[in-house]
Amino acid sequence: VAQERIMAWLNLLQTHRVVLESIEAKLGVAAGLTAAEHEVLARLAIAEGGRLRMLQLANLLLLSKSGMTRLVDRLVGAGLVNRTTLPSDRRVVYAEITRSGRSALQRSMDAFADGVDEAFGRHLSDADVKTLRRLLRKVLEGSGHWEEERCSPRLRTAV
Amino acid sequence: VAQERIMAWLNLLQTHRVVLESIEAKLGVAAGLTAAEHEVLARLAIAEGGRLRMLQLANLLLLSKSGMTRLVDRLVGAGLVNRTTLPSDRRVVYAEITRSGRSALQRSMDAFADGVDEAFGRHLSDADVKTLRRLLRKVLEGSGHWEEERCSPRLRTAV
DNA sequence: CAAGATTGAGGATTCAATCTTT
DNA sequence: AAAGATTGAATCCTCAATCTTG
Repeated sequence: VAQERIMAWLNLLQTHRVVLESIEAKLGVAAGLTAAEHEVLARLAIAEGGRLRMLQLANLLLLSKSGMTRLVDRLVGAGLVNRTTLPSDRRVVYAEITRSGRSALQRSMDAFADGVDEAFGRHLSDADVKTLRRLLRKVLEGSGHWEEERCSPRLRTAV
Repeated sequence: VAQERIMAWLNLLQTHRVVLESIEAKLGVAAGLTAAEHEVLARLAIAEGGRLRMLQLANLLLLSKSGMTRLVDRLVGAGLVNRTTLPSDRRVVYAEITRSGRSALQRSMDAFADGVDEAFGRHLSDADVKTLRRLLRKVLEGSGHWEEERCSPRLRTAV
C-alpha cells in the first residue's frame, strides 16, 4: 500500500543520515575534510587536466552556485585547490586540484571507502548492492534526474 | 567490487536530495511546512495524548536536542504546537499538537504522500518498494540503528 | 542583454556552556 | 551530581542582487 512507500522513504532518510554521519566521522579524523569537500577533490582528480568549471561542479554535487563558491573558497584556503581562468572565455572560473590536494585525497580516499564499507556495504551482499543500485537508478531515471556522469562516474583508482 | 558499493552510496545520496526537494516543494505550497516540521506534527498526532517529550522527538527525527528545541520553537510560533509540563517531573517538556496543528497536518499529509509518490514511489512496483525497504532495513540493522518505533511506525490514517 | 561567478542577508543545524529540577 | 532542555556562537547552505565578460 501507500504506507509501505512512505516507510520506504522514511528508511531511506534515516539511512542517509546514519551513513553520512559515519563517513564524515572517518573523513574528519583521517583528512580533516567533510564529505562534500572530499567529493570535490575526487571529481577534480578524475577530470581532464585536474580541473572543472564552477557550474559543472555545482551540478555534479547538486549544490547551488553560491554554495559551490563557498565550498571552493574553503578548499582554496586550505591550499587543496586553485582558481584558474583560461583566456578563451574569461567569464568561466575553473577549480583546479593542487599537488597538496592530491595527497589529501589519497588520505581521504581510504577513509571514505572505509566509511562506506563499514556503515553501508558491510552488511549487504554483492547481489544486494547491485539490487539496491538498480532500484535507486530506477527512481532517479523516473524523475528525470539520472545523468550518467553524475550518477555513474568512472572512478579512476590512480590518483 | 568496492566501486559498486561507492556508486550505490552516491546514488542514495542523490536520490535523497532529489526526492526531498520534491517533497519540500509540495509541502511548502500546500501547508507552508518543511519536511521536518511535517514529521514532527505527524509523530505527535499518532502519539498518546498528542504529545511527546522533546528528547524523544529528537531521537525519532535523528536531530540534536538543540535542533529540536528550535524546530519546536518555530511550530509554537506558528501556533501548531504547545509546550507543556506535567507535575510529575518538571524537568521534562512535552510538545503537544494543537487543534490548529491537526488541521495543518491534514493538509500537509496529502501533499507529503503526493510528493513521496511522485518522486519516489510512482516509478517503483510494489515488489520494488518492498525490496528496497528490506535492503535499507538490512543496512540500518547492521549498523545498529534500526529501532522499530523510529523506522517502522504504525501510521494511523485517522487524524 | 545573457552567461558565469561572487557577495550579502537570512535560515537551519550543531557543539559547548548554562539553567532548572531531581 | 545527573537528567532534560535551552541559549550562544559558529558553520554551511540558499535566494536574490550584483559584478564582470561576451
